Amino acid sequence: MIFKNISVDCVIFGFNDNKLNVLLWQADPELLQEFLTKEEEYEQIKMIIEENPALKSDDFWGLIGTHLPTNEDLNGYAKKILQITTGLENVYLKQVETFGDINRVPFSRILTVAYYALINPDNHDFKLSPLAKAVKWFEIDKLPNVIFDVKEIVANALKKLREEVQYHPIGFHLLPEKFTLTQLQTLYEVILGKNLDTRNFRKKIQNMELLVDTNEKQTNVAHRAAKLYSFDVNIYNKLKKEGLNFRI
Amino acid sequence: MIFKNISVDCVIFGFNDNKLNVLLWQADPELLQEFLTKEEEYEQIKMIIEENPALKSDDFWGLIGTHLPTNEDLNGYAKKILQITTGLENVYLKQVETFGDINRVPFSRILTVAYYALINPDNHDFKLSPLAKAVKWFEIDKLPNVIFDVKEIVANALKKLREEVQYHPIGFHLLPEKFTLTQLQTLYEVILGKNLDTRNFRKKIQNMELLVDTNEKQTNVAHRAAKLYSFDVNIYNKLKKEGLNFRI
DNA sequence: CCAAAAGTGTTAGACCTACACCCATGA
DNA sequence: TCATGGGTGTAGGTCTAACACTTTTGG
Repeated sequence: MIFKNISVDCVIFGFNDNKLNVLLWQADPELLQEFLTKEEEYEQIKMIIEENPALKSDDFWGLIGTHLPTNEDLNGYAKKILQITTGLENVYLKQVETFGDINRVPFSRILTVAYYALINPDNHDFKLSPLAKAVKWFEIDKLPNVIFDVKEIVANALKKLREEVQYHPIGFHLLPEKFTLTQLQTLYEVILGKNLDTRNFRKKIQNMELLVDTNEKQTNVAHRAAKLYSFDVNIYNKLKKEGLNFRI
Repeated sequence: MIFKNISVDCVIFGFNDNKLNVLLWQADPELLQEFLTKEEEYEQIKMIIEENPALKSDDFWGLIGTHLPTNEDLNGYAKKILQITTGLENVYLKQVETFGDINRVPFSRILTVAYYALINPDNHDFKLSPLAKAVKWFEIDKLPNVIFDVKEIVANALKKLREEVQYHPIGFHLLPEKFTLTQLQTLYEVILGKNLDTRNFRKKIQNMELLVDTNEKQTNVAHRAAKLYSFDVNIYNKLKKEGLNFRI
């Protein structure tokens, strides 16, 4: 059984090509139906889909998510959605906010509990999602046509990410395991939407003692090869708990 | 009509007697019924009450809130609950998190969208609430017996308040319109759970230029009378938007 | 040898911490 | 005149902001 009036949606952030991106999909109603309703009625969702042509259109995109099953914990189900769609466990996931205006979804009343996730796109194969007609990355400031209030949800998730990143060392989840300082700096630049001074940035990061020199370097680059770093899990956990000042 | 599976609850914080307190109530099932169900079924709520003796007990307390009506915006309804119970509009109110574990409420599946509110108890008359058998302030670390997962909700709201207060000038909502620097310092001390250095605290606050000297003083105190301050709404709004560093 | 990005140090000012005494008031 | 809490300044250390040139690599 599912709750007709509650959905769980994930704003999945990824950092590709030096841009901050969001993963959106077009769910396939028939596959969705199969996934959701082995045991029960599908009428409400069908109605929503019938009433909102955008849901069937190839021009409109939505957040990855579904209605909440009655026998699933809320947070646990958000995690499950991510596992199914990205193929990965242990993704950084955080509840953003619950959206519940009366008219946010036409022709029906649905509350959406929104989450954001940070993933490193290198590690994921999005072809995996068994429920999607299409799945695609979009630059955060070049969203396509979206259904319902997805723009607002993404905007609020981004706002939350921006706040979070200033006080907790979560940006790293968006990077590959080994990364250069320039990548890290660019990541913070796109999240915060401003340019940072390279020398000051490096000093600040290195004072945190969060980074571990892997003794490796980039290869096949047409310029001086940058050192690759990973980060220290112990210090990461400490900073995550205590907070840090990353107002840069 | 109400949603049987969604409730909206407020963790109302107040600062009295130099303590941080939470307002809890014992709802009166019959009055609640009247308030909620002019038009509709009450069966589910009745069932919940029947199945959970704590709800009728005089020993157990709950968060102020009710089920969400189908014709109310989520955030708007939280505001309305506050208006009804505190008699005041324009209370500082913020969504905390949605709680949705399967077993958080025995014998039924209810998601709770939790909010926290900051009020200045001087301004409120809690006798007003038309739905309560009893309403009472409890010190944050001396909660009574509570129903369901109220302890966890309060703990998370407090955690959020603690974070928030470090980066936004929201503490002022807990104080009377005119307050002394010592009151302000004590407020931060109880929220953050640590002692602060008076001289450094005052310097920091005064550098923000948020405070306005009212040119008034305490009266009838058996010691040097403290100056009374209020705060500057323009600077408040600016700091609220831009954030501030209040890690003290 | 050229283009492209990596990498590095210093200085001036702001901010933070730690710390101890006198002041004003009512009882 | 006493008890109580209000109110203040300084020095040393740390953090921040601004700023330009040399190094390494592949093509």
